[in-house]
Amino acid sequence: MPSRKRCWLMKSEPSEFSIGDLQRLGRTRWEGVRNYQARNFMRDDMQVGDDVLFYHSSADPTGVAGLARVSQAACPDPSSWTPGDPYFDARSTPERPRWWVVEIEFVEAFPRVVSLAELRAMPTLAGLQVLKPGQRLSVQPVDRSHYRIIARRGRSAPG
DNA sequence: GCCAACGTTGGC
DNA sequence: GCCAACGTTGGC
Repeated sequence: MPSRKRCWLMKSEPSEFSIGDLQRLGRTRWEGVRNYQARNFMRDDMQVGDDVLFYHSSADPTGVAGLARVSQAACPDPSSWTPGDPYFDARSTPERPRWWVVEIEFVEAFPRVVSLAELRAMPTLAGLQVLKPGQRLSVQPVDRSHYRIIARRGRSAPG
C-alpha cells in the first residue's frame, strides 16, 4: 500500500539550475547529490507525487522560488560512473551504484522568491529544517503544514 | 570573498 | 575507532 505523499525542500544554486530552467525543461533528473543523508532521502523515502519546495541557494535573494513534484522514483545516478562527468565518482559502478537520482517536474514558479529572511520571520514555520543554523542538506523533509504555508505565501502578491 | 559549520577521509 | 586535516556548503 502506498504511503501518504510527503513534502521536501530541494536546494539548487540558480546560477547552476533555477526554477526558470526547470520551467523551460519541464522535468529534470536531480543529478549530483553527493551527500549520504540526502541520497538516502531520495533513494529510500521519495515517491512519485511527493511535493517539492524548490529552493534557491547562494542567490540574491536566497529562498523558495517555486514548486515541483517528484515524477520518477530514485534510480542509480549514471553521472556517477561516467568518466569526465563533473559528478564522476570512481567508487560508483553500474553494478554497485553509490549515488541515486530522482526526477522532478515543474509545477509553478512563484511571482517572487519567498526569502530566507521572510521564512525566518514567520512564527508558524518553527522547526523548518532550512532555518536551523548550519543546516546544509540539499534535500530535506518538510512538514506538510509548513509546505502549505510557504506555497500560499509564494503565490501571494509581491510586497 | 570570508568563514563557520559540517561531512569525509585516512593515518594511526 | 579516534581525530586531525581537508573539502564543501551556503549565508552574509
